[in-house]
Amino acid sequence: MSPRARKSERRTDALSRERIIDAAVELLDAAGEGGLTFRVLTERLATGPGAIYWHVANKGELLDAATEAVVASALAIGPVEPPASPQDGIRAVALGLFDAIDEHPWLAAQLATQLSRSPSRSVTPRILESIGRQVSALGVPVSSQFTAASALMHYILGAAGQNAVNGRAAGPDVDRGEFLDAASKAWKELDPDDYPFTRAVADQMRAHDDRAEFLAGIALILAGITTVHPPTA
Amino acid sequence: MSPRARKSERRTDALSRERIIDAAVELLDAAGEGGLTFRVLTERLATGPGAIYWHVANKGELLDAATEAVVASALAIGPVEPPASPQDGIRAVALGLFDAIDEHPWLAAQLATQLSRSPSRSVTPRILESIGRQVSALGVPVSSQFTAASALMHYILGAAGQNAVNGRAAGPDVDRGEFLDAASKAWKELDPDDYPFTRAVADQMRAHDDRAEFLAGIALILAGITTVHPPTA
DNA sequence: ACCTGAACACCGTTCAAGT
DNA sequence: ACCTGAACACCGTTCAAGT
Repeated sequence: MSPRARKSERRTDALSRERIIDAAVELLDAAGEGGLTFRVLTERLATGPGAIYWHVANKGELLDAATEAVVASALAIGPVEPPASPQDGIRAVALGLFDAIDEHPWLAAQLATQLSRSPSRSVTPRILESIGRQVSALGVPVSSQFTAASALMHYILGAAGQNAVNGRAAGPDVDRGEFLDAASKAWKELDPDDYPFTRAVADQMRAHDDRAEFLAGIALILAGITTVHPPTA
Repeated sequence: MSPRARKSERRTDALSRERIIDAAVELLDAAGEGGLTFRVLTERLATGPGAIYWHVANKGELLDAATEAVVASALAIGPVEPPASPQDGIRAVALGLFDAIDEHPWLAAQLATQLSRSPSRSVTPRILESIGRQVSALGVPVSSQFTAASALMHYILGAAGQNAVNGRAAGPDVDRGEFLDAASKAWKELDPDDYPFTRAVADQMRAHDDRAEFLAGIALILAGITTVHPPTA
């Protein structure tokens, strides 16, 4: 019963890097990047700023750590059991990231900007690895694997990022349907001479299903990969 | 010679929304998003903050305006003469944005985050229009044009954004070659069990040419589009 | 109509001091 | 080793006042 004897018990109220990161993710989820503040973080954790700086170098590192934690858990979901096909594997990875960004919209800016800010501790290798293994299994020649995997990764980050914006468009209180209606309407009111295409697809934009559209883009790239690099089976 | 008589002359020292935006772009180019401050902006323009707020609602609007200005000029370069083929047109648009983000790295985060923040005044339609026209010329059926154009746009934004990070990685004083060397080295030191793919492509990553790699991704997507939607010629 | 500049609330970060 | 909390420099924004 001495303090030393129950070393393995959790001191639930102790501050730790992990608890700080968890709280940071919560704040980011609740109010976006602007919602993560050392003031509210200290309040939430019932400490002073100095305590946080003991565990974390600065706000940038905290954001990186939060990003890494969320991405890691997003990519850990799929690979528990091997996919039926490389294509399925790629779709699983893609949807994992898509859903993560949908749940944590602040991830979009984070991934677009901080990615590989520093070579190590970056989240890029983790994503590239998950995609690359499937690309390799697809039979793409080694010399083209980096290109193919990168293309998929860039599409995923670009698309999911875009979607995060559509999701929480102008604050959490704006309905998604209303937002798409407004956007579609705005597109239709563009100058016919300058924007013939955009006006023409305004209806498709309003009617589209995010996930399906996202997967259709993946399918397009997969078709390109297998066309340029036909399986040698 | 009365003030009214030379109404058409430029008062070069007068403040205007345009001059503010120009100065903002300069500051962003010089020091990234952190470099754009109302303090240094007022100093540069020799005014007070109130003067700027007279022309611009807030910092967000200023960032949007800067983004719009840069994107507009980037997309205006290509379409002067019609491209030899739709594929060439798509490559021109893609490279225009790629180069713009390369020149103005802060654009990456801006495009990833602010894109279509508000339906109107957004820069999305401008990009989608430029791509969509070429997709339409490619013979893609109307019902799939939005999907194809979106896929291209998402890839372009994702890839160019990633590239912006690689370009100015850890500050302007870090050499690009050094950075790639360090990243490649770090990739090779990853755990062999967890990162077989990333380790295997570390050399390709270091050796790759950004523009060529970017265009190879475009080629992959174009191949996918023409495979899924073969021209009816 | 357009600009000035002091003032406000808030931010990330530091650091001497405690335990 | 870990935490406290006052303090610092800086930020975006406002607004009464000038012209």
